[in-house]
Amino acid sequence: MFVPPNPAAYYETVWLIVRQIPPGTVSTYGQVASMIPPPEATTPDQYRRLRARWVGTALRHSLSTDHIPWQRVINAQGQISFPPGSSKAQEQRARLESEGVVFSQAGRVNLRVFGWRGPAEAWLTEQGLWPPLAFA
DNA sequence: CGTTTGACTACGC
DNA sequence: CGCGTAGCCAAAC
Repeated sequence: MFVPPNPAAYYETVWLIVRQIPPGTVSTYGQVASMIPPPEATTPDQYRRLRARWVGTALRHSLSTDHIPWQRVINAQGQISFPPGSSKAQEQRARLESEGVVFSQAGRVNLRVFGWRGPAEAWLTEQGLWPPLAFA
């Protein structure tokens, strides 16, 4: 079972997963978190709540690195998590719209339509991740 | 080295 | 729907 030995490794795993998100689709912090198995046995739901913030932290650290489609990760409510009107929020929205993602008048993305289904089970297995969590 | 701050989420009203 | 709340924990201060 995959266990992040340290925060840096955890971030690497987050980036690895985020790079799998296809253009024109979006994922959520919680969904990404749910694909990274916890050391202890918790339910995917518990784990999502526990670690979603780590995903945000990992993406923040990725901004300087680039090469990572950070714009494709939004919150569970389908909204951009940067402060509305901030330059980062505008950049994220612009990037997503250029990929074909549509925002409602309220500034939300319909996850039923644009939500990423997740990576193939085989891919998760290859990465040493715990398949059951990703689809729970 | 203690305190505050987040790119979070589920839940109750 | 929107708003407040508790739980979280690495980072930043």
